[in-house]
Amino acid sequence: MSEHQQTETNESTVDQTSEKLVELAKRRGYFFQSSGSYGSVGGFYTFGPQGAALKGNVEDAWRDRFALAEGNMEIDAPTIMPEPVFEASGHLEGFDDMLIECPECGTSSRADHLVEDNTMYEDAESLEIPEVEEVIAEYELVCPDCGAGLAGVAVEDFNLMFATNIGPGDSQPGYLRPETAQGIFVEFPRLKEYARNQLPFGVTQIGRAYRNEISPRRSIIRTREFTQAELEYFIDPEEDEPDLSAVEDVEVTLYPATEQNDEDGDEIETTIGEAVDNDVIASPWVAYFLGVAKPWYEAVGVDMDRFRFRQHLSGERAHYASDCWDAESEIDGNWIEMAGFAYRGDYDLSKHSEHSGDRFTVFKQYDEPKTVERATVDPDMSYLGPEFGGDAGAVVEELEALAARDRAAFEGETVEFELEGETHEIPVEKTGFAVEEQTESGEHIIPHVVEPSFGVDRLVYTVLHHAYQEDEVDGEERTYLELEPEVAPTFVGVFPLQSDDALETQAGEIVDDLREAGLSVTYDDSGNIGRRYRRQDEVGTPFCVTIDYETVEADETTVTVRERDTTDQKRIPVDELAETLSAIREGDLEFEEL
RNA sequence: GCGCGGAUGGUCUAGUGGUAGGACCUGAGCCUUCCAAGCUCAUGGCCCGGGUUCAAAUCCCGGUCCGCGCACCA
Repeated sequence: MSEHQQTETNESTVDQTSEKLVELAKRRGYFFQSSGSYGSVGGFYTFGPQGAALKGNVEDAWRDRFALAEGNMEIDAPTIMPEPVFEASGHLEGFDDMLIECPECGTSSRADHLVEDNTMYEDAESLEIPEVEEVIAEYELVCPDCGAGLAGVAVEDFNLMFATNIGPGDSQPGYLRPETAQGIFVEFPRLKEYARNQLPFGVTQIGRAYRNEISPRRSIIRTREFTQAELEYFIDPEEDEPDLSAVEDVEVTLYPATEQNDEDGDEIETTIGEAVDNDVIASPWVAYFLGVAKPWYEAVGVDMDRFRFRQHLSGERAHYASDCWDAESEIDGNWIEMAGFAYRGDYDLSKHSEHSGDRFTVFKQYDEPKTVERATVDPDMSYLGPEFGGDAGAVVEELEALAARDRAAFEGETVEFELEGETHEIPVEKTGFAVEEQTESGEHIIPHVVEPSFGVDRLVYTVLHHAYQEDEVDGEERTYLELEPEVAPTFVGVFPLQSDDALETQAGEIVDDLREAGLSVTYDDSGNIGRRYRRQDEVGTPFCVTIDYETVEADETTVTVRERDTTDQKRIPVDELAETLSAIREGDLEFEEL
């Protein structure tokens, strides 16, 4: 967390909210640390019954908006992939740093760089860690920051990927994916077929990713296993434009890099359309997805007063991203990253293309076929074969390359070319050299990628934190979660007013009806009615239905429906109950309208 | 990974070198005609491993985990 992400807030009150939320989450089944019976390990959390349902609802909402509503394809790739995938993606090298921390001042340095800069060793990265430690001791290397001696200080290997072996033995190393994105990129050659080779198209994936964090912190904000919802949107950089008209009026709070670098800088309130016109957001594609994301975040329950988009500073951006914005929410006075929107260019597909040898391109047809002159060769193999033996194939490749780059070489009686450092000369007539007119109907291009990448766990945490409320009802303190009906894990509680066979029987029938209507229902007949309301308030259940004597005795049977936030009650006929509640769940009806 | 602080039923907590008490929760029952009411009973705990000691939940060491700061976050 860097300094510009901090804001001044009253810590004593905000800390209480977080502590209370974590306590509530444990007690009410939202989330808790895993494997507690075995002492737990850091950074692993289990979502309990409520948490799993909430997370599932958030994922469904994401799927509706970013896959279905956008016409994108969803896939589900493995979490373990073989080593070459991560060689290509750059994760293997990027993760494998040797770090040494100064015991005096705490500064971390690249141990291999330290050795290379101060000794005769030129490729320290190839040394094993004990060797590097020996060299540091031998040369009495010191901390570059404060000058303290580093001899005897342990060198740490920082690879944030979890390694494993695929199959028996260690001949096939693999890694748990550190981001879901690679599972999409590696399958691009097939995915583009499913898109009928038409750009633009998008592929989404919701799944787990794994990073062996040095220091997991702050409950589910930073864990070692977490859920991402990612969209990789593939575009033709020269032709494809987003439909900004759909999002241009969306109001956003932006915190551009220029404002962050300015001492007096501040967040700016604007619209997506204006931000693009004024070049605040460089990529219209990134702007488009910011415009889609903002109302979506609001719909699942993020408090828009504690939400912003922050541009990455130039030093903060990954090497492949030309522009990157984060969606951030404020928790305890700190801004936490909930999503990143990056323009990744052709970095990923190019890398996989190079490393795999497969084609990570899309054929782009020209409007009009082009006619081009092209120099070609069609060598006489009955001559080259006897002449060059096993090298004949290489000769053909060399002649093809030569024809493409220097057709003048073929203008004489003979042509000269080099093969493995030796110059050869053969008659041009044996090469089948010709300049022909060819028709090209298109070209293979590497699409660019726009990547909205969401952290589901951090979003769930934010939704819970922003939903946490305390108030008073009839002089009694109350805690409740103001969760949106769309994502609330339990939608309705059903209670008989008191212990009574008639009430309980009727309540049971209503539970069945509501479940049949597809609602998440909980039944509770314990203790008095007030306690049951409070219990549901605390898990964030938006509505409670109570069956009383009017329900079982009156001619027209009705129940009371109580709304969580206001505790207001209305009487609803039993036979309209399922329909009414379903309409509220779908957002087609408000409780106030009843 | 380093530094500081911490770890007692499901949750929150009191406590002492002689194996623990409360509150809430939960369950059973009574009572109860709409917001954590009352009464009775019940379930359930000293993070793990070593050491010191007649005796360790308590003291010491190590580990695990949590919080905060530093570092890290491709």
